[in-house]
Amino acid sequence: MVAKLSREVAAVLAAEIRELPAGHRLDGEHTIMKRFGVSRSTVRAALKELHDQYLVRRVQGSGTFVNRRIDYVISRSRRPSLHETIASAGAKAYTHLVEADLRPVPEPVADRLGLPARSEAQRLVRLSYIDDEVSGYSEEWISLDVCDHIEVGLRVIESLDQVLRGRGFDPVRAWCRIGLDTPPTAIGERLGHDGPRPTWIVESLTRNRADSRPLMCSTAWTRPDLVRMVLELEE
Amino acid sequence: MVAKLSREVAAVLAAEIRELPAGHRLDGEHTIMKRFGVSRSTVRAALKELHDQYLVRRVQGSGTFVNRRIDYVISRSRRPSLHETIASAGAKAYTHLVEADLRPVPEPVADRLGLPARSEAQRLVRLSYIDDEVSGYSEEWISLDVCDHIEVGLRVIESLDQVLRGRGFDPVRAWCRIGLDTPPTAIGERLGHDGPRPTWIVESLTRNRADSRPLMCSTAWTRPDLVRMVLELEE
DNA sequence: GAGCATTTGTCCGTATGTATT
DNA sequence: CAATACATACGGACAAATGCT
Repeated sequence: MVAKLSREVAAVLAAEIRELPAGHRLDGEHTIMKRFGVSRSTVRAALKELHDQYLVRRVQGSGTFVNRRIDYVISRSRRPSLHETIASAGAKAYTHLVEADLRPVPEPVADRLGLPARSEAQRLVRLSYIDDEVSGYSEEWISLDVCDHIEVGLRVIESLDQVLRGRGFDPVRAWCRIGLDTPPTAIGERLGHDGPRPTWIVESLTRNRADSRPLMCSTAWTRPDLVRMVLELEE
Repeated sequence: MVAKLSREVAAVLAAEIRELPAGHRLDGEHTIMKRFGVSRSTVRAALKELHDQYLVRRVQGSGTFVNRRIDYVISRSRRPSLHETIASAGAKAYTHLVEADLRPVPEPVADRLGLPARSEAQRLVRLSYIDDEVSGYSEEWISLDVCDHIEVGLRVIESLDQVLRGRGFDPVRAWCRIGLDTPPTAIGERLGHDGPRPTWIVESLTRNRADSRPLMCSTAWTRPDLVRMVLELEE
């Protein structure tokens, strides 16, 4: 064997994909088989490779489609929320409120929000969508001092950032930690993963610009095949 | 089909792996086949899954081994270089100087280092190793004002941070950008990837603490299966 | 160095399941 | 319901790397 067949097929397809618009449907496995004169398993190995590189999205019963990630830069100075970033990239962005309740804050959250241990705060669980595809799962904690029944505004406005702004705050990112980990299976399933896969995790604390008051503490899991995250530590 | 066979096998093996020490050799594919009563392709699918989760490392002709990633936290306040982080995690860390020369700086580097366009600077290309495994590829630019023939010290000390320190500087991370991308094929090959795979890329600028003088500008590619990066944006 | 057994890597063909259209 | 397309699983063959004799 001179070269790996499946890689050769993958390389040719990858080059073609670069010239195609996002969402374009590729040929079926059977067509690619005949085109390159290889077996179906080889074609599938090639497509798996492209999938691992986030170049294609595959849907059973439907086909294989060109995938494009959305760039999302996190830094202290950049204001836009992920929601706004998606929208300005020309994709459909919305969130779905899964849970909203009052409950005792876990210890690390209490520390960050500056709340006494075992006190209660508002907790929101939301799913983010990009073009009707689940892209993220987030849990957000907001102290009662800041505002209550924040979920009411959320059902209309979608972006927490905007809701807070509407209530007279100027939220800025005070602390943030980003990594790539495998989420708990419960969350992985919500994200549409058919198995544990490396996923972006962003923990962050938002403060009010004027008085440095803690506004919100959140943990967000985001699919790396849909979002290309960049974290910038500025001078 | 009630459940995905390969996932079931993967789940059982993953649980066992958590109890095993790093580097431990797993059973061969044939043994696992017999144990679960499944075909080899199913076993291989399961092991591929574990590999995608960075849980195992597979070596042709040798076996499948338990893999552990090294945690590396990047933030402004944390001083340790990756080299020191690896060493303090109990692994063998060293670098290999691949190239060292003087050449005109590319424009973005000149901007960051505060050098006039088309001026010359020292350029180092190094490969990092963790336990004799290639873990990273980096290109570093150091202006001639700071010091010359830095490669001489490097052959002995390994860590650029330490070399600069030995010359009276106190290097601090001034600017940094981290992302996950597929490296150019030339670099991917150096990293031992058999194909394009998502890889950490860290661009950074180091300054001297006392006078804020730019010391070094670097671009580093790091294998995510060996290093679990976390970037922290501090308050 | 040569030879051999072991182990993983690649590829093929086939059959069947499952989701979409 | 039928056709299409991707998903999973089986078994077999050979290639390539490793480790040991």
